[in-house]
Amino acid sequence: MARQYGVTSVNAPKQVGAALLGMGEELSAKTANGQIAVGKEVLLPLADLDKDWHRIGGREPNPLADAVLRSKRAGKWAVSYCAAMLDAMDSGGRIHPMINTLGARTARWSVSAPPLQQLPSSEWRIRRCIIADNPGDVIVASDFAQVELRVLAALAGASRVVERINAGEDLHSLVTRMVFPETAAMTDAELKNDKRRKLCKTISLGKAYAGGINTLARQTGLPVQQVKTAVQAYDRAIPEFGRWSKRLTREAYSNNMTITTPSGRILRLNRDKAYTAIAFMCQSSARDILGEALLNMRDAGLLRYVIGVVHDEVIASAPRKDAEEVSREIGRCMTMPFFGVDIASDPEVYGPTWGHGYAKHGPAADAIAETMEVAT
DNA sequence: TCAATGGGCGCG
DNA sequence: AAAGCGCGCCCATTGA
Repeated sequence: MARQYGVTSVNAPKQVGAALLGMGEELSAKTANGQIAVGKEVLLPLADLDKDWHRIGGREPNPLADAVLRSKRAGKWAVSYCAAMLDAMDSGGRIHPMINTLGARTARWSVSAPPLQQLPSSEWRIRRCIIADNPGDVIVASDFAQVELRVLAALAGASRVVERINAGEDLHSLVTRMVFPETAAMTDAELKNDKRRKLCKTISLGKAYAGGINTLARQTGLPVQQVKTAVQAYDRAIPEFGRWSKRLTREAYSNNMTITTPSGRILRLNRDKAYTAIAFMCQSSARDILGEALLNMRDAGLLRYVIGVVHDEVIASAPRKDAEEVSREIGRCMTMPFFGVDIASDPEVYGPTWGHGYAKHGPAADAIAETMEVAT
C-alpha cells in the first residue's frame, strides 16, 4: 500500500515525509533537530483520525498517512511485544522479565525482556497473552487511585484538598468545586461529564507532570488564552502547589540540582529543567508507596500471588475461589496514610487473562465470557 | 560490520 | 515567562 507512494519502509521518516509532501500535504511540524516530523501527532490528523483512531469527519483521509499509521502499529505490536514475549518464554510457557527496581532516575522500576509495563492497555489482544498461573485461576489486580496527585496535595501542604480527599470526596470533582465556585453545589453525577471538571483534571495532571500551558491547550483543544485564565483561577484557588514548586526549585538550585524525597532519596534533575522538581518528587514518592505496599503484601503472605507490577498497579494470579479475597487483601495492603493523605486503591478481579476491564465493557466481552466458561 | 544517534511509540 | 515527567525498544541512518 505505502509502496505505491514510493515508501519502501514505513519506519523511515524521511521517505514518509517526502511522499506526503509529494501528495500535496503541508508538513509544518519539525522535530528537535529541524527535520520534518511525521509522528502520530502529524499522521492522525492527516488520516482524519482522533487520538482513539476514530474518524473525525473533518477532511478526506490521506490514504498513505492511514496506511503508515496502521503498518507501524502492527509492526510494533508484532515485534516489540508478541515476538518479545515468545522470545522470553521458557519451556514451561512462562516469562521472567528483568526487573530493575531502581531503574529510573526517580527510582521507579523499569522492566524489560519483555517490557511488561509497556504492553498496550487500550485494547486486549496483547495483554491477554498474560494468563493466570493454573487452569481455573484468574488474574486479579489493584491500582492506586490518583496516587501522584494525592502525593502532590500532601507534600505541598494543601490541607483543604487533603481534608476533602480524606472525607471521601472525588479528587477531580473537589478541585473543580474549589476552582469554579459556581460548581460548588453540583453533585459528582452532575460534574461527571462537565467540561470544567475535565479541564481541572487536565490541569491537575499538568501540575504533577510539569506540563506547560501549550501542552494543556493541545490536550484540551482549548485556545491558549482560555487555558491561561483557567490555570490562573486554579492557582488562586489552590496556591500551595505553586508555592511548593518554588520551594523545591530553590532547593534544587542550592543543592547542585538535586532534591531529597521524604524517604531520603536524592534525585538529580536535568540541569536546565528545574521546573520538573515536583514531577520527580511525586513520581518517586508514588514509587515508594508502591514499595511500602509490596512490603505489606510480603508480611501478609500475599506475595506468592503477585506476578507483576506496572508502576501504580499490582497484578496477581489466584485460584478462582480465593480471587475476591486475594484481590481485597492486596487492596488493603495498598491502603495507607501518606503525610496525612489517604492513599486508596481499586481492587479488581479480571478473568483467566490480563485485559483491563474488557471482560466487563469492551467489544470482546462475549469472547472473554466464553473463554471464562471454557476455562472454568 | 558495528555502535551511536534520531525519530517514533507503547505504558503509567 | 515557560516547561510533560519517567521508562524500553524498535528501525533507519550515519560514520567509523
